Amino acid sequence: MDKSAARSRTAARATPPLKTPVAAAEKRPRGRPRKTLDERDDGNRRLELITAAARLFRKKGFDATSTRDIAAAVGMHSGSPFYHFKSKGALLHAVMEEGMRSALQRQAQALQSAALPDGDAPALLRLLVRNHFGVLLGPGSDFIPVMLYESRSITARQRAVLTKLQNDYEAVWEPVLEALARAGQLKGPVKLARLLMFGALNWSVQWFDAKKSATLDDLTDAAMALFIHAPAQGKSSKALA
Amino acid sequence: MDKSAARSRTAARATPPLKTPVAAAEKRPRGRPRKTLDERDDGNRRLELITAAARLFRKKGFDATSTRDIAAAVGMHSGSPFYHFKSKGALLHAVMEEGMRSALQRQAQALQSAALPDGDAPALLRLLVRNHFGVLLGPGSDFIPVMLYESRSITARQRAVLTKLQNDYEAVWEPVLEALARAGQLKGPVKLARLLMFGALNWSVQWFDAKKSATLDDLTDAAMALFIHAPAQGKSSKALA
DNA sequence: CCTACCGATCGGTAGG
DNA sequence: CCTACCGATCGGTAGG
Repeated sequence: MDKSAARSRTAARATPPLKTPVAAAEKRPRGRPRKTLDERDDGNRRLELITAAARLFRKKGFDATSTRDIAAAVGMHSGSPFYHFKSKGALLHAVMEEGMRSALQRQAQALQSAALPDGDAPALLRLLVRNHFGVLLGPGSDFIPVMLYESRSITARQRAVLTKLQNDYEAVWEPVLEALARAGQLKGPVKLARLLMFGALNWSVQWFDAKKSATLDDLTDAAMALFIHAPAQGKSSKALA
Repeated sequence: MDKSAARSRTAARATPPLKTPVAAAEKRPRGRPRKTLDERDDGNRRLELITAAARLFRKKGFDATSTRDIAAAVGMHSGSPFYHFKSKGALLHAVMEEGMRSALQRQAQALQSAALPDGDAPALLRLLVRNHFGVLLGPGSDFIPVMLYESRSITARQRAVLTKLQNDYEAVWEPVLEALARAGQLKGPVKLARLLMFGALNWSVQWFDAKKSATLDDLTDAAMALFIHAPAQGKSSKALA
Protein backbone atom coordinates (compact mmCIF):
# COMPACT_ATOMS: atom_id res chain seq x y z
CA MET A 1 0.00 0.00 0.00
CA ASP A 2 2.65 2.47 1.05
CA LYS A 3 5.02 2.70 -1.82
CA SER A 4 7.85 4.41 0.04
CA ALA A 5 7.87 1.80 2.78
CA ALA A 6 7.92 -0.95 0.22
CA ARG A 7 10.74 0.65 -1.64
CA SER A 8 12.83 1.24 1.43
CA ARG A 9 12.74 -2.47 2.09
CA THR A 10 14.07 -3.03 -1.39
CA ALA A 11 16.67 -0.35 -0.94
CA ALA A 12 17.97 -2.00 2.20
CA ARG A 13 18.71 -5.08 0.18
CA ALA A 14 20.27 -3.55 -2.90
CA THR A 15 23.75 -2.16 -2.65
CA PRO A 16 23.40 1.08 -4.63
CA PRO A 17 21.55 4.03 -3.07
CA LEU A 18 18.15 5.13 -4.30
CA LYS A 19 18.53 5.68 -7.97
CA THR A 20 17.92 8.94 -9.73
CA PRO A 21 16.21 8.52 -13.10
CA VAL A 22 19.48 9.31 -14.80
CA ALA A 23 21.49 6.89 -12.74
CA ALA A 24 18.95 4.21 -13.41
CA ALA A 25 19.22 4.73 -17.13
CA GLU A 26 22.97 4.45 -16.91
CA LYS A 27 23.47 1.63 -14.49
CA ARG A 28 20.51 -0.57 -15.30
CA PRO A 29 20.67 -2.44 -18.57
CA ARG A 30 17.26 -3.00 -20.12
CA GLY A 31 15.96 -6.49 -20.63
CA ARG A 32 16.26 -9.18 -18.02
CA PRO A 33 19.49 -8.83 -16.03
CA ARG A 34 19.96 -12.55 -15.58
CA LYS A 35 23.26 -12.47 -13.75
CA THR A 36 24.99 -9.52 -12.21
CA LEU A 37 28.68 -9.67 -11.45
CA ASP A 38 28.28 -9.90 -7.72
CA GLU A 39 25.32 -12.30 -8.11
CA ARG A 40 22.93 -10.78 -5.63
CA ASP A 41 20.03 -12.49 -3.90
CA ASP A 42 18.35 -13.84 -6.98
CA GLY A 43 16.94 -16.95 -5.41
CA ASN A 44 16.22 -15.12 -2.21
CA ARG A 45 13.53 -12.97 -3.76
CA ARG A 46 11.81 -16.06 -5.00
CA LEU A 47 11.78 -17.52 -1.52
CA GLU A 48 10.49 -14.25 -0.11
CA LEU A 49 7.59 -14.39 -2.54
CA ILE A 50 6.83 -17.97 -1.59
CA THR A 51 6.89 -17.16 2.10
CA ALA A 52 4.66 -14.12 1.75
CA ALA A 53 2.29 -16.03 -0.50
CA ALA A 54 2.08 -18.86 2.01
CA ARG A 55 1.12 -16.47 4.78
CA LEU A 56 -1.53 -14.72 2.68
CA PHE A 57 -2.91 -17.91 1.13
CA ARG A 58 -3.33 -19.37 4.56
CA LYS A 59 -4.92 -16.28 6.02
CA LYS A 60 -7.28 -15.36 3.21
CA GLY A 61 -7.34 -18.32 0.88
CA PHE A 62 -5.85 -18.65 -2.59
CA ASP A 63 -8.68 -17.12 -4.56
CA ALA A 64 -9.12 -14.20 -2.18
CA THR A 65 -5.45 -13.33 -2.32
CA SER A 66 -4.42 -11.20 -5.28
CA THR A 67 -0.99 -11.28 -6.81
CA ARG A 68 -0.93 -7.57 -5.97
CA ASP A 69 -1.29 -8.44 -2.29
CA ILE A 70 1.68 -10.74 -2.53
CA ALA A 71 3.76 -8.26 -4.48
CA ALA A 72 3.07 -5.54 -1.94
CA ALA A 73 3.99 -7.84 0.92
CA VAL A 74 7.54 -8.13 -0.39
CA GLY A 75 7.83 -4.57 -1.69
CA MET A 76 7.33 -5.33 -5.35
CA HIS A 77 5.02 -3.77 -7.87
CA SER A 78 2.00 -5.51 -9.23
CA GLY A 79 3.47 -7.15 -12.27
CA SER A 80 6.76 -8.24 -10.77
CA PRO A 81 5.81 -11.58 -9.23
CA PHE A 82 5.34 -12.79 -12.78
CA TYR A 83 9.02 -12.29 -13.35
CA HIS A 84 9.61 -15.06 -10.83
CA PHE A 85 6.56 -17.24 -11.42
CA LYS A 86 4.76 -17.72 -14.66
CA SER A 87 1.34 -17.71 -13.01
CA LYS A 88 -0.42 -17.36 -9.70
CA GLY A 89 -1.05 -21.08 -9.76
CA ALA A 90 2.64 -21.79 -10.17
CA LEU A 91 3.29 -19.74 -7.07
CA LEU A 92 0.72 -21.72 -5.15
CA HIS A 93 2.32 -24.93 -6.26
CA ALA A 94 5.74 -23.65 -5.22
CA VAL A 95 4.38 -22.93 -1.75
CA MET A 96 3.09 -26.46 -1.46
CA GLU A 97 6.20 -28.09 -2.79
CA GLU A 98 8.43 -26.03 -0.51
CA GLY A 99 6.19 -27.05 2.39
CA MET A 100 6.41 -30.74 1.62
CA ARG A 101 10.18 -30.72 1.10
CA SER A 102 10.64 -28.91 4.38
CA ALA A 103 8.29 -31.30 6.18
CA LEU A 104 10.12 -34.31 4.78
CA GLN A 105 13.42 -32.89 5.87
CA ARG A 106 12.20 -32.13 9.37
CA GLN A 107 10.72 -35.59 9.70
CA ALA A 108 13.93 -37.29 8.63
CA GLN A 109 15.95 -35.10 10.96
CA ALA A 110 13.68 -35.80 13.93
CA LEU A 111 13.98 -39.54 13.40
CA GLN A 112 17.71 -39.36 13.00
CA SER A 113 18.46 -37.25 16.04
CA ALA A 114 16.18 -39.33 18.26
CA ALA A 115 17.90 -42.57 17.27
CA LEU A 116 15.14 -44.76 18.62
CA PRO A 117 15.27 -48.53 18.25
CA ASP A 118 13.04 -49.82 15.47
CA GLY A 119 11.20 -51.98 17.94
CA ASP A 120 9.78 -49.14 19.98
CA ALA A 121 6.83 -48.37 17.76
CA PRO A 122 4.90 -46.27 20.30
CA ALA A 123 7.87 -43.96 20.82
CA LEU A 124 8.40 -43.73 17.08
CA LEU A 125 4.79 -42.80 16.52
CA ARG A 126 4.96 -40.20 19.25
CA LEU A 127 7.93 -38.64 17.52
CA LEU A 128 6.16 -38.59 14.17
CA VAL A 129 3.01 -37.10 15.67
CA ARG A 130 4.94 -34.45 17.55
CA ASN A 131 6.87 -33.52 14.44
CA HIS A 132 3.67 -33.39 12.41
CA PHE A 133 2.09 -30.99 14.89
CA GLY A 134 5.19 -28.86 14.63
CA VAL A 135 4.94 -28.83 10.86
CA LEU A 136 1.25 -27.93 11.04
CA LEU A 137 1.23 -25.48 13.92
CA GLY A 138 4.77 -24.47 14.77
CA PRO A 139 6.56 -21.26 13.82
CA GLY A 140 6.56 -20.54 10.11
CA SER A 141 3.99 -23.24 9.48
CA ASP A 142 1.93 -21.75 6.69
CA PHE A 143 3.05 -23.97 3.86
CA ILE A 144 1.51 -27.29 4.81
CA PRO A 145 -1.84 -25.83 5.87
CA VAL A 146 -1.99 -24.15 2.47
CA MET A 147 -1.25 -27.46 0.82
CA LEU A 148 -3.93 -29.18 2.84
CA TYR A 149 -6.65 -26.62 2.28
CA GLU A 150 -5.99 -25.21 -1.18
CA SER A 151 -5.25 -28.34 -3.17
CA ARG A 152 -8.42 -27.72 -5.15
CA SER A 153 -6.69 -24.87 -6.96
CA ILE A 154 -3.78 -26.75 -8.49
CA THR A 155 -3.68 -28.76 -11.68
CA ALA A 156 -3.58 -32.53 -11.89
CA ARG A 157 0.00 -32.40 -13.09
CA GLN A 158 1.04 -30.27 -10.13
CA ARG A 159 -0.85 -32.49 -7.74
CA ALA A 160 1.08 -35.51 -8.98
CA VAL A 161 4.32 -33.93 -7.83
CA LEU A 162 2.90 -33.34 -4.37
CA THR A 163 1.36 -36.77 -4.15
CA LYS A 164 4.77 -38.31 -4.62
CA LEU A 165 6.20 -36.23 -1.79
CA GLN A 166 3.22 -37.03 0.41
CA ASN A 167 3.72 -40.70 -0.24
CA ASP A 168 7.33 -40.39 0.84
CA TYR A 169 6.18 -38.64 3.98
CA GLU A 170 3.61 -41.28 4.84
CA ALA A 171 5.90 -44.14 3.94
CA VAL A 172 7.77 -43.50 7.17
CA TRP A 173 4.61 -43.95 9.19
CA GLU A 174 3.47 -47.17 7.62
CA PRO A 175 5.84 -49.70 9.23
CA VAL A 176 5.29 -48.01 12.58
CA LEU A 177 1.53 -48.32 12.28
CA GLU A 178 1.84 -51.89 11.07
CA ALA A 179 3.95 -52.80 14.08
CA LEU A 180 1.44 -51.20 16.42
CA ALA A 181 -1.37 -53.08 14.75
CA ARG A 182 0.49 -56.36 15.20
CA ALA A 183 0.99 -55.53 18.87
CA GLY A 184 -2.72 -54.88 19.25
CA GLN A 185 -2.13 -51.24 20.10
CA LEU A 186 -3.69 -49.87 16.96
CA LYS A 187 -7.15 -51.22 16.24
CA GLY A 188 -9.06 -51.60 13.02
CA PRO A 189 -7.87 -51.67 9.40
CA VAL A 190 -4.50 -49.94 9.30
CA LYS A 191 -5.32 -48.02 6.14
CA LEU A 192 -8.46 -46.48 7.60
CA ALA A 193 -6.76 -45.91 10.94
CA ARG A 194 -4.05 -43.96 9.18
CA LEU A 195 -6.54 -41.80 7.30
CA LEU A 196 -8.53 -41.10 10.45
CA MET A 197 -5.40 -40.31 12.42
CA PHE A 198 -4.07 -37.87 9.87
CA GLY A 199 -7.48 -36.27 9.84
CA ALA A 200 -7.38 -35.77 13.58
CA LEU A 201 -3.95 -34.17 13.31
CA ASN A 202 -4.54 -32.11 10.19
CA TRP A 203 -7.83 -30.73 11.47
CA SER A 204 -5.98 -29.12 14.35
CA VAL A 205 -5.06 -26.20 12.11
CA GLN A 206 -8.76 -25.30 12.27
CA TRP A 207 -8.96 -24.94 16.02
CA PHE A 208 -5.51 -24.79 17.55
CA ASP A 209 -4.71 -21.46 19.13
CA ALA A 210 -1.10 -21.04 20.19
CA LYS A 211 -2.12 -18.27 22.56
CA LYS A 212 -4.24 -20.66 24.59
CA SER A 213 -3.09 -23.12 27.14
CA ALA A 214 -2.42 -26.33 25.25
CA THR A 215 1.07 -26.91 23.89
CA LEU A 216 2.09 -29.09 20.99
CA ASP A 217 3.30 -31.63 23.53
CA ASP A 218 -0.15 -31.61 25.13
CA LEU A 219 -1.68 -32.29 21.75
CA THR A 220 0.76 -35.11 21.16
CA ASP A 221 -0.07 -36.67 24.50
CA ALA A 222 -3.79 -36.41 23.80
CA ALA A 223 -3.44 -37.94 20.37
CA MET A 224 -1.35 -40.82 21.61
CA ALA A 225 -3.74 -41.52 24.44
CA LEU A 226 -6.68 -41.47 22.06
CA PHE A 227 -5.22 -43.68 19.34
CA ILE A 228 -2.87 -46.09 21.02
CA HIS A 229 -4.39 -48.88 23.07
CA ALA A 230 -2.72 -50.79 25.85
CA PRO A 231 -0.63 -53.67 24.53
CA ALA A 232 -2.32 -57.06 24.51
CA GLN A 233 -2.07 -58.81 27.88
CA GLY A 234 0.79 -61.20 28.43
CA LYS A 235 2.52 -60.38 25.20
CA SER A 236 5.63 -58.31 24.97
CA SER A 237 5.51 -55.82 22.16
CA LYS A 238 9.24 -56.42 21.79
CA ALA A 239 8.52 -60.02 20.85
CA LEU A 240 6.31 -58.85 18.02
CA ALA A 241 8.75 -56.40 16.56
CA MET B 1 -24.19 -21.95 -20.20
CA ASP B 2 -26.94 -23.02 -22.60
CA LYS B 3 -29.68 -20.49 -22.22
CA SER B 4 -32.38 -22.56 -23.89
CA ALA B 5 -31.76 -25.51 -21.60
CA ALA B 6 -31.87 -23.27 -18.59
CA ARG B 7 -35.07 -21.68 -19.72
CA SER B 8 -36.76 -24.97 -20.49
CA ARG B 9 -36.20 -25.95 -16.89
CA THR B 10 -37.92 -22.77 -15.86
CA ALA B 11 -40.69 -23.36 -18.35
CA ALA B 12 -41.38 -26.78 -16.91
CA ARG B 13 -42.07 -25.16 -13.59
CA ALA B 14 -44.15 -22.21 -14.70
CA THR B 15 -47.65 -22.87 -15.93
CA PRO B 16 -47.80 -20.60 -19.00
CA PRO B 17 -45.97 -21.62 -22.18
CA LEU B 18 -42.91 -19.77 -23.39
CA LYS B 19 -43.90 -16.18 -23.48
CA THR B 20 -43.93 -14.04 -26.55
CA PRO B 21 -42.78 -10.48 -25.88
CA VAL B 22 -46.39 -9.33 -26.20
CA ALA B 23 -47.81 -11.97 -23.92
CA ALA B 24 -45.15 -11.16 -21.37
CA ALA B 25 -46.08 -7.50 -21.40
CA GLU B 26 -49.73 -8.40 -20.91
CA LYS B 27 -49.58 -11.14 -18.34
CA ARG B 28 -46.61 -10.05 -16.24
CA PRO B 29 -47.11 -7.09 -13.99
CA ARG B 30 -43.97 -5.05 -13.49
CA GLY B 31 -42.48 -4.58 -10.06
CA ARG B 32 -42.06 -7.43 -7.62
CA PRO B 33 -44.92 -9.92 -7.84
CA ARG B 34 -44.83 -10.76 -4.18
CA LYS B 35 -47.80 -13.07 -4.08
CA THR B 36 -49.66 -14.56 -6.97
CA LEU B 37 -53.15 -15.92 -6.51
CA ASP B 38 -52.16 -19.56 -6.72
CA GLU B 39 -49.02 -18.86 -4.62
CA ARG B 40 -46.44 -20.72 -6.61
CA ASP B 41 -43.12 -22.04 -5.41
CA ASP B 42 -41.83 -18.85 -3.88
CA GLY B 43 -39.83 -20.43 -1.10
CA ASN B 44 -38.90 -23.30 -3.32
CA ARG B 45 -36.76 -21.15 -5.58
CA ARG B 46 -34.82 -19.97 -2.58
CA LEU B 47 -34.09 -23.54 -1.56
CA GLU B 48 -33.11 -24.40 -5.12
CA LEU B 49 -30.57 -21.61 -5.04
CA ILE B 50 -29.20 -22.80 -1.73
CA THR B 51 -28.89 -26.35 -2.98
CA ALA B 52 -27.18 -25.37 -6.21
CA ALA B 53 -24.88 -23.00 -4.35
CA ALA B 54 -23.94 -25.74 -1.90
CA ARG B 55 -22.99 -28.06 -4.72
CA LEU B 56 -20.90 -25.45 -6.50
CA PHE B 57 -19.30 -24.05 -3.36
CA ARG B 58 -18.23 -27.53 -2.41
CA LYS B 59 -16.93 -28.40 -5.84
CA LYS B 60 -15.10 -25.19 -6.69
CA GLY B 61 -14.93 -23.20 -3.50
CA PHE B 62 -16.79 -20.05 -2.55
CA ASP B 63 -14.48 -17.54 -4.19
CA ALA B 64 -14.14 -19.51 -7.40
CA THR B 65 -17.91 -19.82 -7.79
CA SER B 66 -19.59 -16.84 -9.38
CA THR B 67 -23.14 -15.83 -8.67
CA ARG B 68 -23.64 -16.27 -12.41
CA ASP B 69 -22.66 -19.94 -12.05
CA ILE B 70 -25.29 -20.37 -9.40
CA ALA B 71 -27.95 -18.50 -11.32
CA ALA B 72 -27.30 -20.62 -14.41
CA ALA B 73 -27.52 -23.81 -12.38
CA VAL B 74 -31.13 -23.05 -11.49
CA GLY B 75 -32.07 -21.44 -14.80
CA MET B 76 -31.98 -17.85 -13.67
CA HIS B 77 -30.25 -14.87 -15.19
CA SER B 78 -27.22 -13.28 -13.67
CA GLY B 79 -28.84 -10.67 -11.49
CA SER B 80 -31.69 -12.74 -10.19
CA PRO B 81 -30.09 -14.48 -7.21
CA PHE B 82 -29.91 -11.04 -5.63
CA TYR B 83 -33.69 -10.96 -5.60
CA HIS B 84 -33.53 -13.82 -3.09
CA PHE B 85 -30.29 -13.02 -1.27
CA LYS B 86 -28.88 -9.61 -0.62
CA SER B 87 -25.32 -10.75 -1.27
CA LYS B 88 -23.23 -13.72 -2.26
CA GLY B 89 -22.07 -13.95 1.35
CA ALA B 90 -25.65 -14.15 2.56
CA LEU B 91 -26.18 -17.08 0.22
CA LEU B 92 -23.12 -18.81 1.62
CA HIS B 93 -24.37 -18.29 5.13
CA ALA B 94 -27.77 -19.66 4.17
CA VAL B 95 -26.10 -22.81 2.85
CA MET B 96 -24.29 -23.28 6.14
CA GLU B 97 -27.30 -22.59 8.30
CA GLU B 98 -29.46 -24.93 6.28
CA GLY B 99 -26.75 -27.57 6.65
CA MET B 100 -26.55 -27.22 10.40
CA ARG B 101 -30.31 -27.25 10.92
CA SER B 102 -30.58 -30.36 8.81
CA ALA B 103 -27.71 -32.03 10.64
CA LEU B 104 -29.24 -31.24 14.00
CA GLN B 105 -32.56 -32.64 12.90
CA ARG B 106 -31.01 -35.82 11.56
CA GLN B 107 -29.02 -36.29 14.74
CA ALA B 108 -32.06 -35.89 16.96
CA GLN B 109 -34.05 -38.25 14.78
CA ALA B 110 -31.35 -40.91 14.81
CA LEU B 111 -31.16 -40.82 18.59
CA GLN B 112 -34.91 -40.93 18.95
CA SER B 113 -35.56 -43.82 16.59
CA ALA B 114 -32.75 -45.90 18.07
CA ALA B 115 -34.08 -45.51 21.61
CA LEU B 116 -30.87 -46.64 23.26
CA PRO B 117 -30.52 -46.67 27.02
CA ASP B 118 -28.52 -43.77 28.35
CA GLY B 119 -26.06 -46.15 29.95
CA ASP B 120 -24.84 -47.67 26.72
CA ALA B 121 -22.33 -44.97 25.87
CA PRO B 122 -20.40 -46.96 23.22
CA ALA B 123 -23.58 -47.68 21.28
CA LEU B 124 -24.63 -44.06 21.56
CA LEU B 125 -21.29 -42.88 20.24
CA ARG B 126 -21.48 -45.33 17.39
CA LEU B 127 -24.85 -43.90 16.45
CA LEU B 128 -23.54 -40.35 16.57
CA VAL B 129 -20.48 -41.21 14.52
CA ARG B 130 -22.51 -43.06 11.93
CA ASN B 131 -24.94 -40.20 11.64
CA HIS B 132 -22.08 -37.72 11.34
CA PHE B 133 -20.55 -39.67 8.48
CA GLY B 134 -23.94 -39.66 6.81
CA VAL B 135 -24.17 -35.90 7.20
CA LEU B 136 -20.67 -35.45 5.81
CA LEU B 137 -20.63 -38.03 3.06
CA GLY B 138 -24.13 -39.27 2.41
CA PRO B 139 -26.46 -38.27 -0.42
CA GLY B 140 -27.06 -34.54 -0.68
CA SER B 141 -24.24 -33.82 1.74
CA ASP B 142 -22.79 -30.64 0.34
CA PHE B 143 -23.93 -28.24 3.03
CA ILE B 144 -21.81 -29.30 5.98
CA PRO B 145 -18.60 -29.70 3.99
CA VAL B 146 -19.13 -26.15 2.73
CA MET B 147 -19.61 -25.00 6.28
CA LEU B 148 -16.46 -26.77 7.39
CA TYR B 149 -14.24 -25.56 4.60
CA GLU B 150 -15.52 -22.10 3.72
CA SER B 151 -16.05 -20.56 7.12
CA ARG B 152 -13.27 -18.09 6.37
CA SER B 153 -15.63 -16.29 4.01
CA ILE B 154 -18.41 -15.39 6.41
CA THR B 155 -18.64 -12.47 8.79
CA ALA B 156 -18.21 -12.68 12.55
CA ARG B 157 -21.90 -12.02 13.02
CA GLN B 158 -22.84 -14.85 10.68
CA ARG B 159 -20.37 -17.13 12.35
CA ALA B 160 -21.98 -16.52 15.71
CA VAL B 161 -25.25 -17.96 14.43
CA LEU B 162 -23.50 -21.10 13.25
CA THR B 163 -21.46 -21.44 16.40
CA LYS B 164 -24.64 -21.65 18.40
CA LEU B 165 -25.99 -24.42 16.19
CA GLN B 166 -22.66 -26.22 16.33
CA ASN B 167 -22.71 -26.02 20.10
CA ASP B 168 -26.16 -27.59 20.11
CA TYR B 169 -24.86 -30.32 17.86
CA GLU B 170 -21.86 -31.07 20.02
CA ALA B 171 -23.81 -30.82 23.25
CA VAL B 172 -25.32 -34.20 22.46
CA TRP B 173 -21.89 -35.77 22.24
CA GLU B 174 -20.52 -34.40 25.45
CA PRO B 175 -22.26 -36.58 28.05
CA VAL B 176 -21.54 -39.62 25.91
CA LEU B 177 -17.85 -38.81 25.77
CA GLU B 178 -17.80 -38.04 29.49
CA ALA B 179 -19.34 -41.39 30.28
CA LEU B 180 -16.81 -43.16 28.09
CA ALA B 181 -13.98 -41.31 29.80
CA ARG B 182 -15.28 -42.36 33.22
CA ALA B 183 -15.42 -45.96 32.01
CA GLY B 184 -11.82 -45.73 30.84
CA GLN B 185 -12.83 -46.28 27.23
CA LEU B 186 -11.88 -42.81 26.07
CA LYS B 187 -8.39 -41.75 27.04
CA GLY B 188 -6.88 -38.33 27.56
CA PRO B 189 -8.50 -34.96 28.21
CA VAL B 190 -12.08 -35.16 26.97
CA LYS B 191 -11.95 -31.75 25.35
CA LEU B 192 -8.91 -32.57 23.26
CA ALA B 193 -10.22 -36.04 22.52
CA ARG B 194 -13.41 -34.50 21.15
CA LEU B 195 -11.51 -32.07 18.93
CA LEU B 196 -9.25 -34.81 17.61
CA MET B 197 -12.18 -37.12 17.00
CA PHE B 198 -14.17 -34.55 15.08
CA GLY B 199 -11.06 -33.86 13.07
CA ALA B 200 -10.74 -37.50 12.13
CA LEU B 201 -14.37 -37.57 11.03
CA ASN B 202 -14.49 -34.20 9.30
CA TRP B 203 -11.32 -34.84 7.38
CA SER B 204 -12.98 -37.79 5.67
CA VAL B 205 -14.58 -35.42 3.18
CA GLN B 206 -11.08 -34.94 1.81
CA TRP B 207 -10.44 -38.57 0.97
CA PHE B 208 -13.66 -40.56 1.08
CA ASP B 209 -14.72 -41.87 -2.29
CA ALA B 210 -18.19 -43.39 -2.38
CA LYS B 211 -17.25 -45.30 -5.53
CA LYS B 212 -14.57 -47.23 -3.69
CA SER B 213 -15.01 -50.16 -1.43
CA ALA B 214 -15.47 -48.73 2.05
CA THR B 215 -18.98 -47.96 3.23
CA LEU B 216 -20.04 -45.49 5.87
CA ASP B 217 -20.53 -48.42 8.20
CA ASP B 218 -16.95 -49.48 7.55
CA LEU B 219 -15.79 -46.01 8.44
CA THR B 220 -17.85 -46.07 11.59
CA ASP B 221 -16.37 -49.41 12.61
CA ALA B 222 -12.86 -48.16 11.98
CA ALA B 223 -13.42 -44.96 13.94
CA MET B 224 -14.90 -46.79 16.91
CA ALA B 225 -12.08 -49.31 16.92
CA LEU B 226 -9.51 -46.54 16.79
CA PHE B 227 -10.96 -44.31 19.49
CA ILE B 228 -12.72 -46.55 21.97
CA HIS B 229 -10.58 -48.63 24.25
CA ALA B 230 -11.56 -51.81 26.01
CA PRO B 231 -13.38 -51.09 29.29
CA ALA B 232 -11.23 -51.16 32.39
CA GLN B 233 -10.77 -54.67 33.77
CA GLY B 234 -13.19 -55.85 36.41
CA LYS B 235 -15.36 -52.80 36.25
CA SER B 236 -18.79 -52.80 34.67
CA SER B 237 -19.40 -49.75 32.56
CA LYS B 238 -23.01 -49.99 33.69
CA ALA B 239 -21.91 -49.34 37.25
CA LEU B 240 -20.28 -46.13 36.18
CA ALA B 241 -23.19 -44.78 34.22
C1' DC C 1 -37.34 -12.39 -11.79
C1' DC C 2 -35.16 -10.17 -16.38
C1' DT C 3 -32.60 -6.38 -18.87
C1' DA C 4 -28.94 -3.61 -19.16
C1' DC C 5 -25.46 -1.83 -17.03
C1' DC C 6 -21.50 -0.05 -13.84
C1' DG C 7 -17.31 0.37 -11.18
C1' DA C 8 -13.84 -2.34 -9.30
C1' DT C 9 -10.59 -5.74 -9.43
C1' DC C 10 -7.90 -9.24 -11.21
C1' DG C 11 -4.29 -12.14 -13.69
C1' DG C 12 -1.25 -11.38 -16.90
C1' DT C 13 1.85 -9.06 -20.58
C1' DA C 14 4.90 -5.91 -23.64
C1' DG C 15 8.72 -3.47 -23.51
C1' DG C 16 12.27 -1.72 -21.47
C1' DC D 1 12.04 -5.80 -11.65
C1' DC D 2 9.04 -1.37 -12.98
C1' DT D 3 5.63 1.11 -16.05
C1' DA D 4 1.61 1.17 -18.26
C1' DC D 5 -1.80 -1.23 -19.83
C1' DC D 6 -5.53 -4.75 -21.48
C1' DG D 7 -9.37 -7.91 -21.67
C1' DA D 8 -12.15 -10.56 -18.79
C1' DT D 9 -14.87 -11.26 -15.03
C1' DC D 10 -17.23 -10.29 -11.00
C1' DG D 11 -20.67 -8.68 -7.38
C1' DG D 12 -24.18 -5.87 -7.34
C1' DT D 13 -28.02 -2.47 -8.79
C1' DA D 14 -31.84 0.44 -11.12
C1' DG D 15 -35.91 0.03 -13.05
C1' DG D 16 -39.38 -2.31 -14.57
